[in-house]
Amino acid sequence: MNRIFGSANDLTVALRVNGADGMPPASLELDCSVPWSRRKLAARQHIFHQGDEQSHVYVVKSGFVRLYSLLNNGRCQVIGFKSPGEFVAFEYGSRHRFSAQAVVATEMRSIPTAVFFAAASCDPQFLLRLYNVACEDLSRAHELVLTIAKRDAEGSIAAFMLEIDARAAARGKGDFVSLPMLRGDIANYLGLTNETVSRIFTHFKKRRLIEVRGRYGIRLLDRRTLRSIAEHVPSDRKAMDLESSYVARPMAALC
Amino acid sequence: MNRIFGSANDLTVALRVNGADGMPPASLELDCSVPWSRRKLAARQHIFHQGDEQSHVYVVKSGFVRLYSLLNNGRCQVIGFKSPGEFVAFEYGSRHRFSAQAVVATEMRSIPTAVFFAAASCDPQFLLRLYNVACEDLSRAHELVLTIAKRDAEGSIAAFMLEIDARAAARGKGDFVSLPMLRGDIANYLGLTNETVSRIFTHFKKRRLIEVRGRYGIRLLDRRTLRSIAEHVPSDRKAMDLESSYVARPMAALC
DNA sequence: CGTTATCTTGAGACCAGTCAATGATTGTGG
DNA sequence: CCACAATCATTGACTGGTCTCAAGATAACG
Repeated sequence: MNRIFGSANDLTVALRVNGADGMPPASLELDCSVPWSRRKLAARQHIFHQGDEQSHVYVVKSGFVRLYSLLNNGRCQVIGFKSPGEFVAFEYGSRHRFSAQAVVATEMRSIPTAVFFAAASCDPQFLLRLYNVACEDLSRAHELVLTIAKRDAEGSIAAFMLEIDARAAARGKGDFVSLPMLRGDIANYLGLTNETVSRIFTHFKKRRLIEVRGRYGIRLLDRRTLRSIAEHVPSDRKAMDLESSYVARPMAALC
Repeated sequence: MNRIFGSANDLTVALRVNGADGMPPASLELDCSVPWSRRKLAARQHIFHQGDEQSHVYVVKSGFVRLYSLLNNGRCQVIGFKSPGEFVAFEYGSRHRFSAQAVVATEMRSIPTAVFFAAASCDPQFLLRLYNVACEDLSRAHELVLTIAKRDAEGSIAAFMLEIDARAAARGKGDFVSLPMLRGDIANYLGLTNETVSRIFTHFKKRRLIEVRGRYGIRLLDRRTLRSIAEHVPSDRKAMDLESSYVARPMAALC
């Protein structure tokens, strides 16, 4: 988890990055002489497109954002969602590797990339943290791979709900979790179709695992069962092949 | 692409990181006062396990390595392969987030993580590069998501072959590409079964798209067709839903 | 309150997985 | 160096889960 706050006078930026698992939480301050800019976006407006020059570093103030990646032929894959407090663009490189789009009306903050990195360059500790944050994102991407490749549709959706729920809980919201994205977004994200997502939502509803309110609100009623569905493996063949070789004993430290 | 070389006297380390797409290639030197250690591993030996304390930074000298991630319940997902010259562990964090295992007899080099990062900390430019490398890996992970979620089995394997081929070409090897991993590894990596992989290999063979030599060697005969298979989308529903909203025009720079 | 977009639900088809048997490679011991 | 064993790859018949296509219900929004 990482958050950016504009300070009161808007001339100093405090960037806080909490520690990863097993690491003591750390808080770092990055000073730079440019204020954060604000901007409101309507639903469906893009913050940036894949391939665009990367000009700014962004953070979600309010609303909801989806990230997606395009193939050569125009198909797209949703690769993530961003809630308030989270970074939207945090890539180091000249061009954006994916697109970011507001799902609902959204408020963003930003500072120029050059300013951000110029300030960061003066602070090695901050840079190490930055690297750490990227590694976290990498872990998340690997998680997504696991979800798509090794679970059936029900497992994927159960895992998705639990993750969304956990992220919302971390931000201290109420029981109902908001899913501002469309069913089609969830489907795309998980490599399914919206029909399948819909069917499984109703199936979970009938089993009293979740409660659905309106189009965008759900509440988890039975996290235990959901977890077992997410961890259940449909087929031992596809899922595992955990032949002996994969779990061999640790070797002496390479040294 | 990034490579590490132990210098002649083994007391200095030169780390070279080539530029990413669109960036001028850069070469950075990182000096530290500890020699790289070497170690030979037999096939199937682990370099480290997921959850282990991260003690060293590694690079493949010769051989072949696979990376995989474990779910709670013991299933695993192959998340990458590493050839000579590539880093195996390059995470910043106290514990490894995945396991690394030699596929065939492999020679590794390593230095303690603490030494590596202590030296790196003195060099902000190097740290920025480090961050950049992590972003590259993140892009690769997103690519893998795309491959698994948005392609059918043939498309996945065609894409896989093209990637392996490109990586081998970058290292300047001959026509035949070595696939030291088992069919099951490829299948696991792509979210398929080894039977399906096998079927598609023979299918491609019959169509004269590839030539197979022994168990581990393949040569691409018709990259053009393979590319079209990789880019072909089996079903417009699953693949796209590229509703108008996804391709809206760029907005003015957020500023 | 009506229009539109989204969601739900159903019936049928197809791709990839499952199970099982055969064939090819690799490695080992006599 | 060869024969045998073990592992891995291939192939076939069958099953099943998810996609596809199409219709109807619900929710969002002006």
